[in-house]
Amino acid sequence: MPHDAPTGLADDVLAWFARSARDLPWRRPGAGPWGVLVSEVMLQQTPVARVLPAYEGWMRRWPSPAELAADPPGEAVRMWGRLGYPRRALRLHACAAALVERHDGQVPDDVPALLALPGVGGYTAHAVAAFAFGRRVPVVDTNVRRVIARAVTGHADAGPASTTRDLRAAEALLPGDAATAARMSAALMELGALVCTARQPRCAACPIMDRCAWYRAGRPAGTARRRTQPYAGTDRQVRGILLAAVRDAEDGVTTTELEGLWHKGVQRNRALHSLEDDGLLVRKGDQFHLP
DNA sequence: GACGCGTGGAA
DNA sequence: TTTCCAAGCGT
Repeated sequence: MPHDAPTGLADDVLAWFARSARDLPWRRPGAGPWGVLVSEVMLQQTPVARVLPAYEGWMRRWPSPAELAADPPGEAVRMWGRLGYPRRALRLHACAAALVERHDGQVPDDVPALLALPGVGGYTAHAVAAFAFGRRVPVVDTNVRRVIARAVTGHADAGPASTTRDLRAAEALLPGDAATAARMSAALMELGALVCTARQPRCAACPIMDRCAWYRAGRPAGTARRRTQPYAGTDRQVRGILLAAVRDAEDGVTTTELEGLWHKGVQRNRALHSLEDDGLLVRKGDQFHLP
């Protein structure tokens, strides 16, 4: 190709990715499908910086699904630490068990089989299929939705998620070659994470600034943010406090000790029951411990 | 489609 | 200080 030949959006994004991509452990060749799957679950709603050390520790302890499945689920919850949304740890453990039972301890390479696994939804199934196996499937996360909203649609922010529409829009950006398509998905996510960010997009550093519908329109403001849901004082916070106490204890924690951590009895009990319902806590006598 | 579900860093 | 938000999933 002549050096001055016109390039497409995909070429520009891929070229930018080639020089700007972060060196993340789950992107290295040796990560393997299990590593990719573990990273994707950890990255669900949790920033990369916080996932990095957790991922390393997890993979060192459980290099394969079979090794994780052989340990009690509570060990997964403990290892999860403060990543947040600890039900993900439980689901990842259940996922490992399902891999052993249904897939000979291997991560399947097709979307329907991935979707059937605990903790694996549309995003993660497509991400594993694309990044671990080079499948040509669109990978749509919040970054990709934002990049498409701006560059293609010309809006400041992505609207509500719409699976069918989002997948179709992302698919339209993918090159025909499967391996290149997978790289394109990673590149779009990286662009959203590093340049086309939610709060202060760095348009001057964007490889497709001159093609971006939103930029060309003068970066019109988006609609007002929805009210953020409160956290302090919610059951969610109480669950976090109570589970952290059990997680960080050697053995169990007595109900008396838990009373000291959250004084409102009705709410404390509601949180404890919901943690039991989720399988994150087990009650034995007057003690709570991990499953 | 709306909601519940953690945590902590940055602006 | 408060608010925003970070590679979603399951119900």
